[in-house]
Amino acid sequence: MTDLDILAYALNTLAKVDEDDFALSAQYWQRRSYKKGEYYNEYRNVCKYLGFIIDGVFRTYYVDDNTGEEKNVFFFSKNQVVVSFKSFITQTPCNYFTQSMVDSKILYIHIDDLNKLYQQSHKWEHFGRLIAEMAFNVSMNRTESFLFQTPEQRYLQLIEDHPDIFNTIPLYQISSYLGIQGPSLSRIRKRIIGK
Amino acid sequence: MTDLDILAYALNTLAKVDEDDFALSAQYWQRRSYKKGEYYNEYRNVCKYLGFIIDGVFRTYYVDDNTGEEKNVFFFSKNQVVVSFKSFITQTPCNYFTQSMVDSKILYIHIDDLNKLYQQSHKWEHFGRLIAEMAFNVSMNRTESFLFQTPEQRYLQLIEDHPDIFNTIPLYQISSYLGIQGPSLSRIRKRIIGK
DNA sequence: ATTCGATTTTAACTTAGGTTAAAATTATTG
DNA sequence: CAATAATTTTAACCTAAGTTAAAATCGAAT
Repeated sequence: MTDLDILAYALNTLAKVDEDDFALSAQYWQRRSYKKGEYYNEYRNVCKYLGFIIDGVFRTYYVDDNTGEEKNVFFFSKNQVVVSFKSFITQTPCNYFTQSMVDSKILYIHIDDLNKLYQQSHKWEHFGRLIAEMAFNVSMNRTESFLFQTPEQRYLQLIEDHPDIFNTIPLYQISSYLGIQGPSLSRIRKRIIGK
Repeated sequence: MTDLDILAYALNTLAKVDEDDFALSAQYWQRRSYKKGEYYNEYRNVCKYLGFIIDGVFRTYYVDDNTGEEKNVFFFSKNQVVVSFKSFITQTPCNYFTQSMVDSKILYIHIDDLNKLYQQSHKWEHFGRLIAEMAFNVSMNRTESFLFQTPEQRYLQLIEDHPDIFNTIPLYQISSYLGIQGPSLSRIRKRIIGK
């Protein structure tokens, strides 16, 4: 399967984008590779692209004004969209950095081209809605995890949801994602072993 | 101004729904009043309506399986949409209760009618996308507040964003929304006075 | 295999929220 | 206005995360 086939399949699953619909978009998709550490989008830049991860992992993080500490907001991995949702959706400057955590490969489309597709076809407008809905679900799951779960529960949940990530990225990135400090994650891990 | 005028104005501001667009929808909007404590949507029900609050306040809350404790996820107030986003968007059973916290009055539209509008008009499909985007922003702000702010900072932020709510609803509802216990909010309030 | 750097854990101490129950305050209503 | 209910604060004690720095471990590269 080519990269475009993988994408076409994913879009069909996600938004019932069929062959003809996808054909409309084929000219717009571009390919790019990221070395570990390279940025998909940076602070204060408007996110103009919607990416689809062929391979790799990205993180979106916020830099605390006071402490300079980095806090991971989202992880994105293989066969998922990578985008700075709010910035992309509203075309306003981004508060975050989105960075490749390993060597990665994506297909991406420019917002202007996506808007052309929205104009051209109801199906693509529908896709646009689904992107926003997906963004919502991702954020909502995160909100719920903070509101309903302890850090320990969030950690166990993350293992369940993304066992893959743990082989790839360092634990201090995980603790940042969980909203706790490194030593706290160590203590949690120690506690869990005893269970 | 009639209720419908208020709604038309809000939709125009939100999604550039003009007079003709709105006229398409006019037949579908219905009116309803809620006594304090009545439910907009209950746990396990699919949320089939999108509401617009003419007057009043609603809360969406989750009941903890283990403790039976209620945790407030969202507040909705005057001139805002009230809806159980995820359930409405995906038409799946809701994990939450959405309840009127004071006597309230809304206009609402059925999902089937909204879908008719999506079919009929690009502008309404656009509106559908904006609803999802708005849902995302609401949730994202909430995620960020948990990830970047202490309970004290969240409390101060809520005062700034919704000074109105504090006259209307009890503090224990606020503490639930902030993700802390009653006594903690009391301590925070005491701490703040000394500043 | 050894060294250097990165990552993870540990330790010791501090801070703040959780828990439970009682007291104080505020609202409501007969 | 008194009584009752609802809400908020306080107290006392517990638990877990924050903080800082040092130690231990792991990995990559020479």
